[in-house]
Amino acid sequence: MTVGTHPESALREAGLRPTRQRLTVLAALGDRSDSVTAQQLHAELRAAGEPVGLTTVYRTLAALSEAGLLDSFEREAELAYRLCGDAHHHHLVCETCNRVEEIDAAEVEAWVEGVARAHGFAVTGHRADIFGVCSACQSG
Amino acid sequence: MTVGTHPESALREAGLRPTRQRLTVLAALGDRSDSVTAQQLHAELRAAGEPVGLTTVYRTLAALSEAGLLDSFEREAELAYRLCGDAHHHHLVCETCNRVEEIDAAEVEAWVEGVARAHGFAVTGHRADIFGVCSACQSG
DNA sequence: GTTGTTGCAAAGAATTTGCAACATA
DNA sequence: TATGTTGCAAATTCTTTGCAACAAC
Repeated sequence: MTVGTHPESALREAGLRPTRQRLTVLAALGDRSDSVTAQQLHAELRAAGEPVGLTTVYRTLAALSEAGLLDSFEREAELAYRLCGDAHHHHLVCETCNRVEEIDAAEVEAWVEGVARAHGFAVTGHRADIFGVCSACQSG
Repeated sequence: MTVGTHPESALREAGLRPTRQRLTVLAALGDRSDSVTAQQLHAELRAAGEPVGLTTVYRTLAALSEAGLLDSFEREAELAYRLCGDAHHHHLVCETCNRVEEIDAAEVEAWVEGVARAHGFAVTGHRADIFGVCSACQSG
């Protein structure tokens, strides 16, 4: 089940009440394939006439991320978020349009395990992202 | 040639004057194997009786990073830096002591190229880091 | 009714900028 | 001397918190 199809249930399962603001944020995230920061999203919701407070956007993104409904990663020292599926994955990020493609990375998972074992590390997480310019932006 | 052995030359080659402050910053970075933020480093230099302004620490870290002498990555929405060698590499970061080990990652480079090509991306960069708890911190 | 949520205003923290004094070449 | 660098103070920006009104259960 993806977040997009049953946003209310997804919130409920996360122990979060499905308020207007949270549904608005989820809907906005579902409409886009790029990532956004709290500031960006708040400005856009404002512009679209959706009354949601900045504080609420911050708290909502943090809560949804905590619940595993969002992916978060960092862009110039700001946190950016986007909806994510269930499986663990990695990102291909266009630096021009901020669009994010999820990529499967079985190879990377294997690499992570091997390296960590070799160094005696107990793995708690990893990150593997590729940055570049997507084909559309190269043309434009 | 590593930065550690000839800090002055390294600065000069980067088009930066080897000032006392910059040498102090480089020396401090050379003394440690973990990563630091501008705020941290400034506090430590202060405590050590080295008079370097916070603004200068920010500007110096940014300049050195820009020049490729430092690696930068993000820790809880703050930029952290550390000296880096010449080759491209990846990190194994201990979340307890912040120590960073550089790891070779030929596999990852190959993976990056393959994925990017498949998606029509022009690669500008990538990042692959592993987080965990090092063996020393597991014992302690 | 009880408890979680919202949003304003204020506080806090990180970072950047203006600019005059200073150091390096 | 000419130009790059420093550092203070002030301004900016991002984020969090206190708290009273409000919505969901």
